[in-house]
Amino acid sequence: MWRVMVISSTPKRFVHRSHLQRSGFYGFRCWIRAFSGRSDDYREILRSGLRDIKLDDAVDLFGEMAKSRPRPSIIEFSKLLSAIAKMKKYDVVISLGEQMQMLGIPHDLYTYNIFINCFCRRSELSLALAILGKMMKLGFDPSIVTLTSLLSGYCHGKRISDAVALVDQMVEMGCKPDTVTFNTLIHGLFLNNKVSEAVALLERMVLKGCQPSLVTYGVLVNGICKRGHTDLALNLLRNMEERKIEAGVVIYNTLIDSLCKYRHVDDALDLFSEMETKGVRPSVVTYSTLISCLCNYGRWSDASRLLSDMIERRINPDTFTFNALIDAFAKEGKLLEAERLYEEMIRRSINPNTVTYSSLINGLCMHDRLDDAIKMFDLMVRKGVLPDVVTYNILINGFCKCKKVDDGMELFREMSQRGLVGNTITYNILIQGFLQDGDYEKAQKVFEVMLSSDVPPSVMTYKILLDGLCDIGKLEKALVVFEDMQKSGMDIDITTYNIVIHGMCKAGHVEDAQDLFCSLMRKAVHPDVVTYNTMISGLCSKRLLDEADALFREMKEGGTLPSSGTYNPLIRAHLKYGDKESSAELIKEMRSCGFSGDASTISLVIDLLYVGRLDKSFLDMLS
DNA sequence: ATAGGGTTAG
Repeated sequence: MWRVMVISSTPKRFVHRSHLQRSGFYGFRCWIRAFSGRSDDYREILRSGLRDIKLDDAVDLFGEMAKSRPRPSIIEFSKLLSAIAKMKKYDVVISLGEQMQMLGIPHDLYTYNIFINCFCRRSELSLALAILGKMMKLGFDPSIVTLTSLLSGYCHGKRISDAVALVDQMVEMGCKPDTVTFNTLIHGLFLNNKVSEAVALLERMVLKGCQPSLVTYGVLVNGICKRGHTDLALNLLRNMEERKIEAGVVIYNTLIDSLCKYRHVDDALDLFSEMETKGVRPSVVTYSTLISCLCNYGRWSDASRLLSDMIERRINPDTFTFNALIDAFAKEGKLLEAERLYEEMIRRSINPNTVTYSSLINGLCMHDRLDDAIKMFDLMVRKGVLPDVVTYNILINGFCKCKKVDDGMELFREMSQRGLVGNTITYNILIQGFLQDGDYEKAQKVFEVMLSSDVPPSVMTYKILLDGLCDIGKLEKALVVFEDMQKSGMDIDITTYNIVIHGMCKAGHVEDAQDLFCSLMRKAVHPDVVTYNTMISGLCSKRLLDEADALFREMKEGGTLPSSGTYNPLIRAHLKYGDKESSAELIKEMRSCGFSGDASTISLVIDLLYVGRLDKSFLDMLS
């Protein structure tokens, strides 16, 4: 069965036969070495560990072992096979297994497990199951390792229900799943976004008397948080408390990070104090996460309080902590402080890394200091810190923002010469740069290079193309891109529709915009405040005041809160084409919502005041 | 099992 199976499987495996044949040559080399008096005993190599062994040497070693008499034990063979499996050379392992079979070396539970694992990794589940059948016939009971291998096979083959069933079966058979089993299955569930199934699985296992390890809880909490279900993860924390399992610092860190990411900063701070009361000591990660979050929300004094707190408790700030601070300060335009922090880092012998410099360069670019950004880039190179794609993207974007797109392109070439490959964002930046420069041909060219280099365009790429084309008045071309996008089956979100609707209105095709707007309902895409604002100002530009008013009412009835950008165009239209009374009412409503007249509304009112069509009370009402 | 930098409509 073994032979039939191996021969009937993919021809790719024969590639590795030649590998085995070559081992004859290497074997010869060993002979020569033996004559020259050097001892190359396979036992010595096995004992000294196979961690860093090269594939060729491992195959060579196998040849030695096969020839050696008395024959090495099966344990020694399985050590070698598992080392090759760790290199992910599953074909070679399977090939060697076949060799052993032909040489009459019988397999044992361990080697069978290795083969099952290899077949599973190669998504050849049926072959894995065939081996399972064979080994059971020979009287080897599958161990937990065997079952966990199969489990990962099911998970990678997207056969999630089979995977869950297998674990249940294991429990029925009296085989307690261990941490690896749990983690494998939970990982598989997450790969398929089955968040609640993952939680349910753990609960069921607990009921059946299994005790998941802290790492398993950690894997679960992390996966749930990464998918945005922080509330579910918090429930899990409470469940752990009920079961008197103390969540470790890692679990708290994960939850705190998730709360921060989803803007629940104060909940994150509450959880931080809660972990203290529970006796879990925060780590540098806890502090770095919170400090970064607080800085990003502009809560500088809270952040600095935490920083002194951690230093006082001798939890030393590390590169992450400093990078979080430097990044936030640089973005805020506090570049002096950012550079002072950089110096402080060096004073404390914490090495600035690529991220540190990238943040500094980004801050300088954001605040129109391109020359200083270039200097910083040169400094990092001089210090031996290698720029990566992100660093280049930041600087290329800096060039584009300063209308030096050709220089940005030059930098892109330089980065390619240094062996770095541009990614989607790199191309997005360049395409946007050329479009904003009004150079449609070059933008088109970059887009073509992107496609031919197999860099996948993202929704963002299309949005940039759409926006850029609409902006330079090439609505027709934009609509072609829009069609391509629809055909490609991408998720087209409301922001994309907003760009197209805006483009149509700008080109004076307000009716087309209205049609597209109406089609949103059929596609179950909800217009947002920007959609309404764009449509309302489009209608206003065509003097369609009644329709604009109707849409304004529809918007409020549908629960979309108007913004300053809703009121101002509407007020201007009423001032120009409508009556004073409704203008005054709109202004009152806007003021009661906390908005005020923008620059163009105020300048319009001043103009109308000047020609005597309005009185001064309007100007007072506006702000 | 946890934390950091880049493109983003009116």
